[in-house]
Amino acid sequence: MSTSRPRKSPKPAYHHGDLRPSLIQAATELLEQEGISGLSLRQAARRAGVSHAAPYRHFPNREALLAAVAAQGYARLGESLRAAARRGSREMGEAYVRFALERPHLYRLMFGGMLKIADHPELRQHALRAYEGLTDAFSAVGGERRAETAAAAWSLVHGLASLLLADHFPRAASEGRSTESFVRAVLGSIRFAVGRAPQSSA
Amino acid sequence: MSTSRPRKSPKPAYHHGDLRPSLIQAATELLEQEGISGLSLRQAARRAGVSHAAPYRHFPNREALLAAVAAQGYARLGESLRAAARRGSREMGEAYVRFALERPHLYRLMFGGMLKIADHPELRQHALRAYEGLTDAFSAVGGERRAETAAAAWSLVHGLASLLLADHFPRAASEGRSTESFVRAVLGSIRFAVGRAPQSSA
DNA sequence: AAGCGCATGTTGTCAATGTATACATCAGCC
DNA sequence: GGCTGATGTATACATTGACAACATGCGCTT
Repeated sequence: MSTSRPRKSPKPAYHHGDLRPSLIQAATELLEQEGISGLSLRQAARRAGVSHAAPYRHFPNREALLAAVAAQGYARLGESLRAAARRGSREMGEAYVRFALERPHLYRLMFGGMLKIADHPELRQHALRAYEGLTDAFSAVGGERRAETAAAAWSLVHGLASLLLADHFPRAASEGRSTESFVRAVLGSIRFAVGRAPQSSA
Repeated sequence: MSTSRPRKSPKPAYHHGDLRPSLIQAATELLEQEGISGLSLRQAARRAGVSHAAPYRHFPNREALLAAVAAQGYARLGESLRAAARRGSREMGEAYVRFALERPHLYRLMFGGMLKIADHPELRQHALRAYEGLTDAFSAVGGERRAETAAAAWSLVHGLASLLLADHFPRAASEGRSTESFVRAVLGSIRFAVGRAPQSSA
């Protein structure tokens, strides 16, 4: 699992050869292990086996590296949502929350607001695409109000994921019931105004 | 508006005399002006007119100062919510979003997840109290499911505020319509499952 | 095949920051 | 009057983001 360029000789190649993706990978791992504040350019460089200034050949600053990691996160979120969408919009909501709970640090990086989305075009691109997955699933629901309905749905799942991550539902989530069932109950307590409710249970 | 202890003589008093609240105040101002990353212990100390190590007499580390600022934020949020609650739950939702949009950095500090709420008892205290404002307003709504309904309501308004702050609704919010009306439309597109819907419009 | 240019890495450096330790000052109590 | 603890200062250190000057070597041109 070496991160250096495919190269047989043990001589430490002066040029890494594949540094940009290696840095993103290293940063992603560091993010999961150390959290956002523990994710430094220099640590990522160390982990990729290059000098502390090498990353600046690929990213103008630390924020740009974070943005690349976040963009990859949006891509993965989008895939998860599209995969779950085939099983219904409720499944999609649960998949969304699950994604956040399984990768807390990544999710915080994506939505914590420390990245100004307007400053990173690729970020916006991937984020919009992930959002489209949600919008599509609500095409059938709120005719004229499709946009608002989709926004409400996204707000709901994002808010729930975010508050769960921040540990803002201490009793409710842990008092004898699993987080999963709590999520289902919360999502199930909502109806959308226009069109038939996508959820089926009471 | 000197931040030093009430003292007539121009001699620079060795002891500040009221440092802890002064630091919180300085930090709050810095937060609004520079954002979270620009809020350093040393800057806060400078602004309060003390040496850079002085804050450690009142806060064990930087995070503790941030927690104190956030706790004060929860207190203010709670007040806003309780004030708005008298005019209906819909007003409360709008007040919540307004609070976030008016103090973006403070709100990010409170809910961005960089503060582990379990590590700061006072934080948990104030946060719970703010949440109670929301819960109370939904007592009438979902009998057995009161908790879930309140959680859904909080998730909705928090998610909406958070996504708006992160600029995730670029077109929807700005395309000819005001943010306020967008917020109203989104909040209005939701019904709560049990009991009468608190909102009145279609 | 020679050599040259530019992308990519390295070394060295700087200022800012969080944090720890030892010391200074002052208020209140004996 | 002097001690003691709380509060602030001075100093020191490691880490970090960022920049500049220099090194390397891939690949293209000739």
